[in-house]
Amino acid sequence: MVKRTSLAGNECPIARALDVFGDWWSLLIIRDALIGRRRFGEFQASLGLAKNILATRLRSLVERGILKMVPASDGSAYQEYVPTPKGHGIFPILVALRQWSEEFDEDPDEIATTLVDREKGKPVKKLALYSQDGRMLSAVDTALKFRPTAKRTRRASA
Amino acid sequence: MVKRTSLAGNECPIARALDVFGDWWSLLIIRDALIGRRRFGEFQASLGLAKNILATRLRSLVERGILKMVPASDGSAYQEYVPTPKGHGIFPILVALRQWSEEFDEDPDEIATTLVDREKGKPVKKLALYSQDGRMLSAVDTALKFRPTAKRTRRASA
DNA sequence: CCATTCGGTTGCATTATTAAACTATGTTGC
DNA sequence: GCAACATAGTTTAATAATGCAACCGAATGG
Repeated sequence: MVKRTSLAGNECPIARALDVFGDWWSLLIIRDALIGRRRFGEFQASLGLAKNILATRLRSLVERGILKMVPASDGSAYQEYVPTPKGHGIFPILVALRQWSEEFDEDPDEIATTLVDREKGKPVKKLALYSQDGRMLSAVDTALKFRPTAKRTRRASA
Repeated sequence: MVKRTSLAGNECPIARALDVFGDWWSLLIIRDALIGRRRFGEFQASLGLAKNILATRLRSLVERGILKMVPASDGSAYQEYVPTPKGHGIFPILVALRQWSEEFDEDPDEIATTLVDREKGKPVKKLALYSQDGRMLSAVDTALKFRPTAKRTRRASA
């Protein structure tokens, strides 16, 4: 009854996303999945989290359509966890998180990797937000507009 | 000793960002702060979280340089929490989360708001990743390159 | 076969979250 | 100036989530 308050059904799309993968480990599991890790043991070794936690997270991510289970690619009887299109859609979020650390981290020397374009090997550009007519937008150039069609549910939120 | 494993000192910039605001509430507090909410009571009313949790989160976000406390703008003796530049830098992450929900949510009708450019009132474009020479990149067009200068710390991670 | 790896589950201790009550200032109406 | 209320928290106690280690069955490897 006093369980962690769910963000599902919230009107804010940010809260809705966090409801799916806003916990301590899910995004890191998704990160691993997007760079090609797919076996239970791979995730566990890479992340160093408890196996029961990993099991519940993987189950949740499969339930919510971020990952899917497929027969192992090496012909063994085991299963693999691979990202769905919905899972691949999380890539820009990971890029945004990465770029924030690259720009604002106190100890950038501790960051081990750079995201580069595979073809040229050069660092990618910063993600940027544009208007439909091509102007680059910062936060103050934007506003939130209420959608008239939205069926209200719980909290106003944003 | 068995406390939640810290992600600080991790080599992965994504993990480092999550160490700062990767919990259940911080990003929502930051979202609120970026749309102009600044008083303790405003956050509490908007988010509906327990006041002790809000207090610890605000303290943490101030410590980590995401928010800063300033005298209240209305001349009262109270304080306000306002985003620092480091806090404003989180905006693209929120946009990425929003756009993911807009694209993949099962119940998009429950989403109350759209992000528009203030000048024209039109929805913003999708965040996109570009190479330095202007090619649009998807996840498979990118790679992770190890930075030779990085001083290794703990886990390989990514 | 037999030992080992893989992919979990179970039980227990610790930590985090929650709601509610309480407190200390600050503000407002009179 | 003072009672009443608002603000911004802290404290307390209950419940839920997390972490760790031990276990377990199926799959694999030799």
